[in-house]
Amino acid sequence: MAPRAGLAENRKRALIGAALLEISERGSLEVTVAQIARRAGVSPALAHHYFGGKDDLILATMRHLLTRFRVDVVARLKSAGTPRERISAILRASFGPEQFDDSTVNTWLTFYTWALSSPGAARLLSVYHRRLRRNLVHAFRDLTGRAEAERIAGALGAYIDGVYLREVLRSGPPDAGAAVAGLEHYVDMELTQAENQKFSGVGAP
Amino acid sequence: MAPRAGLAENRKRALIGAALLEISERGSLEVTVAQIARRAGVSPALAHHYFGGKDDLILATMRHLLTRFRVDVVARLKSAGTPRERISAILRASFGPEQFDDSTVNTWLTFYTWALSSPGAARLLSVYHRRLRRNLVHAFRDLTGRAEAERIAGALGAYIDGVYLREVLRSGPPDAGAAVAGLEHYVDMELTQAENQKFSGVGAP
DNA sequence: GAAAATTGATTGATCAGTCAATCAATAAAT
DNA sequence: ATTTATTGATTGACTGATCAATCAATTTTC
Repeated sequence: MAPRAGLAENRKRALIGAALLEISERGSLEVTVAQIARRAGVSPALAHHYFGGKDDLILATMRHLLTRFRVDVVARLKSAGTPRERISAILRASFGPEQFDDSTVNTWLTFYTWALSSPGAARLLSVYHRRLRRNLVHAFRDLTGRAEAERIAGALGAYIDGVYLREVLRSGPPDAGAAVAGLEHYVDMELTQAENQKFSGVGAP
Repeated sequence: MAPRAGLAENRKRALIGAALLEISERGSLEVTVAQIARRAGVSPALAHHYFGGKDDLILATMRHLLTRFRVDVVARLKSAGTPRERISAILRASFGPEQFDDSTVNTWLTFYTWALSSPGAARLLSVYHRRLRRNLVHAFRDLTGRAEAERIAGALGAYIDGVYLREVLRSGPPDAGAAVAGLEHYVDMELTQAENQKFSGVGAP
């Protein structure tokens, strides 16, 4: 390569970071490429040069959030010993300080809406859904059996997303503790019930 | 008034209906006044004449959805005898055919996102939240006591919203039965637990 | 004929995307 | 160690299109 190595990556990172800030501040994707570029300290034309178009820049921004979340989940799962701890790890990752702040939550919601009209965005969100579901099913399976694990994973995923959705309308800082407490309570109820059913002979062989 | 009475109301209704269709089809608020007006069979200028501006037209559309939902809930609550039936009535209203179709769900999500940047939209959504919460707390109170009712109403509200949110990414027609079944299951678990706690002496006097 | 309804034409502003032209860093050649 | 060639980085200026909003003029209704 001829010019400085790594410059391009730095610029891309700066543009993605700027996009993240602009989107969360405006609360919508109605941000101009010029605003994002100005914030990143470059010209609007450069954003097109690196990303091809506005949509591609925003998709890259979405991918960035998704990656950050995945890394967070994986790290927390590593230090989880039991299946029950794995469940808690996933919940704590979902509402950890990196994911559950106003800015990030707003941006997620914006992406959800965008998925209504952007196949690319829809695809990325379904990646998130599948990953979350897979992690949850895996953790629940040993505790409840396969079928129940599937059912609970679906319900818990929806519940998590719902808590996120409601956060956008709350005023004041997010209360991650309360959010996790509610979800843990739900998990405990499901597990208690699964345990009871086992003793009444409805469990797996 | 001089010209035909009720004409204005008809026009407004037609414009709101057209806005509803356009928004759900595009999956965003990036619809032009011209598109909405054409669908309603009038000129774009008339939309401004009646509503003042695009935002006001969309707010009116939102209010329309909100009213439709309220009417549905009230009707179903009337034929509910017990508190437990009241809970089911609210759930069945939330996922009844009028509320839980692709078009309506998409539109709700669009409004949620709009609330990030429109105080008017945020206000309307918080009206919905308060009403739902009030109805749920009222139904649960006799079964679980005040404090638990508040907690459960919050959790159930989030869970409901989450199911809506996930519906927008599903393909195929909405499965209201499955949605309600999951929520009823959650309610039953909470009520079972409340019952058990009563017998272990942690209930109300 | 007065009041409301309705429209066509227009305006002013906003943006995404394009392009031709420089700039700067490195590699290659001597 | 210079010089030169190469290539990515970067920009400013421009364009074509889109749209909300306005308003003066016309039609409809009573």
